[in-house]
Amino acid sequence: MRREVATPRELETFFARPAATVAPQLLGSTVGCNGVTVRLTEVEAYAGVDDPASHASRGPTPRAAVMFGPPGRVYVYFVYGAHWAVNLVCHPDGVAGAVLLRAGEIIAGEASARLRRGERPARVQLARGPGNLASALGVTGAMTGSTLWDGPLVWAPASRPGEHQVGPRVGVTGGADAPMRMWLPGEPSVSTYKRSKRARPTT
DNA sequence: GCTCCGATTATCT
DNA sequence: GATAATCGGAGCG
Repeated sequence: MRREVATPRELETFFARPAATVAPQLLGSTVGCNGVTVRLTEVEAYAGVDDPASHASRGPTPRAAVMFGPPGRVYVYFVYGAHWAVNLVCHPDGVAGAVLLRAGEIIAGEASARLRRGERPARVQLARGPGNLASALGVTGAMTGSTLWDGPLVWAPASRPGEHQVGPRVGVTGGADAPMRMWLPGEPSVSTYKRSKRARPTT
């Protein structure tokens, strides 16, 4: 009988690799929190100090410190005065990097998700976009630094690898050209946003 | 259908 | 004081 749940050590090893390597392997994996489970359909890799779009690019400020710590932790931040965004910390301890969870499909706990997202959104919209995904899962900044095995956020690997597509990043004002955004083709829960008009190439 | 714009606050300079 | 890894609604064609 194959073991179903990876050990903490296995999980930490899994995340102790470059964000760009881990990111595509997160597609199809699941994240659970507050009674809601989501299957990830879109993610985006953020490297460390050399990535102008990463919060780590300005060094280990208080906010970004978690990204410099051990892998397999959660990094949650607040943007645009309105939304939370969830990241999973990658790279070995001491090297910054993370993967932003951009979108997912609700596979369990839709009722719980609607307590926070409301009855209005269509099912595929409940966790479409980073802010909505965090809202559906009830993630808040207080969860920053917690591990993916002790919760409150719990992660489980994909049952099998899937095809994925790669494209430019969304919504960033620097390094937007980097093909660091990855998603599962044909998934209606993938965010449809165009690149920000304020975006500019890396140079 | 597509494009534009305001909301609202933690974080950094 | 300025900025931001967003969202949803308004306006236009």
